[in-house]
Amino acid sequence: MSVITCRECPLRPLPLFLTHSTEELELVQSSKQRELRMQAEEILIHEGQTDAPLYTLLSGWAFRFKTLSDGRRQILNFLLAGDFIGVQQKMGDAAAHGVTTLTDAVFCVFKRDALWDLHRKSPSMGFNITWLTAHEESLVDDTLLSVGRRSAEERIAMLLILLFKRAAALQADGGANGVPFPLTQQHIADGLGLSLVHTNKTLRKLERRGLHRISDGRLYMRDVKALARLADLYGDGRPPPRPLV
Amino acid sequence: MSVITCRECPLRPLPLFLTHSTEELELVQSSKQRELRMQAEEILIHEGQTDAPLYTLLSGWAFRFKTLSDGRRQILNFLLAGDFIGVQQKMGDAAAHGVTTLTDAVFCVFKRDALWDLHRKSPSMGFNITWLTAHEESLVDDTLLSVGRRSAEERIAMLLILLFKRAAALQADGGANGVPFPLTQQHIADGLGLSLVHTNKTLRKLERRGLHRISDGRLYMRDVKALARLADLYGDGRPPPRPLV
DNA sequence: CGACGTGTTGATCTCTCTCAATTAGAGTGG
DNA sequence: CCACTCTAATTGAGAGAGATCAACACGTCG
Repeated sequence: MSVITCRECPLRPLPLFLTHSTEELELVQSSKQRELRMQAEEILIHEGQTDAPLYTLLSGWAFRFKTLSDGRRQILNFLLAGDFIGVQQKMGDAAAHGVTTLTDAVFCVFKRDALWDLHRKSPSMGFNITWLTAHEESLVDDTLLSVGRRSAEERIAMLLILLFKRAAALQADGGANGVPFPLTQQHIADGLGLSLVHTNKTLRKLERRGLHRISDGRLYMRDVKALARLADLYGDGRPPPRPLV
Repeated sequence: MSVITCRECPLRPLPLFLTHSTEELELVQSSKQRELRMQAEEILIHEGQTDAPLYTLLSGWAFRFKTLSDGRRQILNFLLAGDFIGVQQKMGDAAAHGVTTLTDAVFCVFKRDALWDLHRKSPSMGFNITWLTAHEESLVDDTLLSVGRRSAEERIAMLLILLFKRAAALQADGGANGVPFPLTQQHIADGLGLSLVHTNKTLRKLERRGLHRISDGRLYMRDVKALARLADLYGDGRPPPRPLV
């Protein structure tokens, strides 16, 4: 099987990657070590692993997570095509979180010091990396708000909306016929700080109310408005929270 | 009152800021617009505010937060001297979170496009910014693990340890005589996804057990080991979580 | 066909929330 | 100097969302 060059990278058409010159692509190309193909439910980075390289997720789904010593697991965020992996760990330091695939997936593997190389040789790519990192943080921020302050129903509504949006953005039809949804209920539970059983019950309740449907590994949105209302999701013109002065 | 130049910035002695040349400092200096002094409990950035500039926290404490429309608030993380503020918001975009001071505080205000300027003119500073951003994300990751999977006791133990470490690192005595602790119990509750009442009860329980003491706005650690055990905090030689399988 | 993973549902149990009331200190004004 | 007010901390009591325990259904797979 052939190696994909950055020039023909499937991610290029995405808005985020449009702006770079051919030279910059060559630069990225030069840091790329190889491609890595993994199956579903394989571990890409172990928690506490040192010297993990830098990755980019080319296709498939994965997630970052942390666990406590008795096995309780928290999924920090889900990774879709185009996401960066491994910027968090200071070089030479232990990874503070693990990464596991959800589906079969392809990763681009970069040298550990590609991060510095890119910054040095192309400030605009460096800037982009900062931005991507900051953006990922804002996803975690959103989840933290959910887990800390939303009820189970609200959390699930939120998760469905956000994952749907992200997945839909990667397909041509914009999600009109649903999007792939490879999470088990255990993953949802671990992503939202809920128990498996309660996740199931809540999910069924929303589904019975006709808000969404999950079947055969696909997610269909039935009533996005109702879900958004449930999640207290502003945006799309709704007013931001009123300052409580 | 005189304006502090970057050359004489109180943050320079911190490990993170040691490595930069005089020229780089001048560069930062050139992006600095002014200093901003605020009192305790003032809002630096409103949730949803557009075009907020970039800040650095020179002294004092602050926090980032998000709220739901009915007023439920989640504190995303606490900010101490040396922290960056505002990298998250895409330029020209609305701030996804608010920032409020906890104590009197001094901020350095930078031009909105200082971020790009720094990347362009000094890759090594750019790299540092990426790293700082990634590091802040890892703080949020930690909190998410707590809020999603730890019990109230465990969460509070964790918060006390982490805040103590950060605050202690900023003082000469390393926290031997306690550290300033300007949070009210409401702040702790909002940072950990707990109710005020339960936070109070849990805090008192730990205090009565002799694990810590908070008085007169200072935090004293009485039994860090016990707190660390409670929080299931590894590090300092304890083994990382065993891979399950 | 039995074993296993995932989803589903009912029945408790409990941790944490909500409601309510009290205390203590700091600040204000007469 | 003494009410009066406000905020933060504290404690008790009852309620509830979500956890835990237990079974069972269904499809896949060796």
